[in-house]
Amino acid sequence: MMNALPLSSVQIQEALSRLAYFQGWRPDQLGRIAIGAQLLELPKNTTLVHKGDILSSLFVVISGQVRLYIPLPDEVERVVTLVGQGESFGEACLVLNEACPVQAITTRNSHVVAINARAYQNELRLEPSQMERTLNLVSKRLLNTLKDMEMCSQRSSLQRVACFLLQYMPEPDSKTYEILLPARKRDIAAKLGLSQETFSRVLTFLGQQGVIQVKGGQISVENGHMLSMMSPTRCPNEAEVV
Amino acid sequence: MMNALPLSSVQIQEALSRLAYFQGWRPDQLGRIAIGAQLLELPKNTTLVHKGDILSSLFVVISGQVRLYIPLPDEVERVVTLVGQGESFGEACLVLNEACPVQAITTRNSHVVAINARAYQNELRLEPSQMERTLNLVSKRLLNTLKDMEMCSQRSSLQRVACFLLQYMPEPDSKTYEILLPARKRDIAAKLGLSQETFSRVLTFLGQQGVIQVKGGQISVENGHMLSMMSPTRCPNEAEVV
DNA sequence: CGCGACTTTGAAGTAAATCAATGGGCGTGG
DNA sequence: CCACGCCCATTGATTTACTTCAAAGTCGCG
Repeated sequence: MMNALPLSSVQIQEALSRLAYFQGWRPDQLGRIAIGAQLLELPKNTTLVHKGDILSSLFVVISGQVRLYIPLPDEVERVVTLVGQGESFGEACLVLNEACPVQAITTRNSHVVAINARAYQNELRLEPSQMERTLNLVSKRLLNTLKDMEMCSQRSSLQRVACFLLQYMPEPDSKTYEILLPARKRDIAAKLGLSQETFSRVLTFLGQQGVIQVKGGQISVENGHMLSMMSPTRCPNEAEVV
Repeated sequence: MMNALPLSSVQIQEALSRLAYFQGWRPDQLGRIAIGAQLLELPKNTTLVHKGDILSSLFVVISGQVRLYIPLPDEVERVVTLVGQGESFGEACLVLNEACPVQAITTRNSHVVAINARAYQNELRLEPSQMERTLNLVSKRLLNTLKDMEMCSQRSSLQRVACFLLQYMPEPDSKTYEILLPARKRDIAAKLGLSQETFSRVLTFLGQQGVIQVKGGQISVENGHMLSMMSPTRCPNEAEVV
């Protein structure tokens, strides 16, 4: 099912060097990383990692997309992230050598580079600048996860969806803008902690209100201000109580 | 309201050197960190950081406790973490120089060291080993946050509470063990994404079932196995569908 | 002993999940 | 090129678990 393309480590190195993820790495570093790295060709719906696995690789998505999620009862999922082209996952687990807290599966036919965990760990230790990059990356991921948490903590489905749509606002207070949903609506819903039915209903409602316009996975926000009104992203207005 | 104790940087350094957080730091490093560091004496319910602030310090809790939370409408909170004695917060924000995604407030009279952001950042850059420690720390925090997310994604309140109680299990499959709740029940509830009423009702229910026994903030788990049954912490049982 | 903060308990209302069936888009194959 | 089938989204009807509101009860502390 999952297929390792038969590339020499030189070819892999060549491929890696073109990835944004590896910009700033020296050839000798890339060379060491490339050894034991594999370029995987994965059909849609291939499970890359099971929840609880100890990772033996770092994964970088070359093409396609990988969905990270927490499995819940009754085939229900809680989507954590959609890992797109040029993005990676697994750093935190590898650093700590801990079990992976999520399941990873391709959402479509994809190409993924699997980098040997040891090689990666060694390289980090050898090169402080990569350590720093990784710290930045993991920090970003933590902050993103907190943003998601905030989104999911909104009580009403309307607020959650508004929050979600506002994330894509290109600049503060834009009136109108376009969004191309990065995945199936059911997966977006699962990221918002909603059922796909509820998500659909909210989109319909927002459409009726003239706040957005929906054409498949293409959403155009017609009234960004209205959206902001709906999402009580609470800013600092606290009276210090004595 | 918040009070900086008038300590010399030598005294601060002395204090820092006794913290677990700074074990492994050399005296010269501590010395540099101590300059511009402050030991704060904070009454209960003192806000240390507002959501959206750019942090000018790293915070280490010496005594007491700090609650990190996302403010929601109607004075409702979503608790992210309870930072206890010897723990810290702010690393990820400082590394990225980004706005703080949470509000920080003391849950009781506390002592907190505020370490100058610049000093901290410089020290990280100077010393790869500290960079590595920080990477480990932030990674742990990311994984913890994902664990919380998993807990909160459980559909029923019963499952969420079971999940929560199971976290404190000292070793896998313990039958009985004791828990001292680290905060007010309302804050625990807010961490589970539940109202305090629901949390209370679930605890009562579990008490009636003989699964736990509750005495104030002291909970003794009588039947860990039952708890596990209730929490569908889904493990890998997936048939690869063709 | 009495006050304030926190929790518990009860009753009612509601939003979202669930169940079920229809509808639309797209690729495959005839 | 059309037709079928599959996957995904939508829509409707129903149920239920949780929030909310309100009030009483506990605990610790001055």
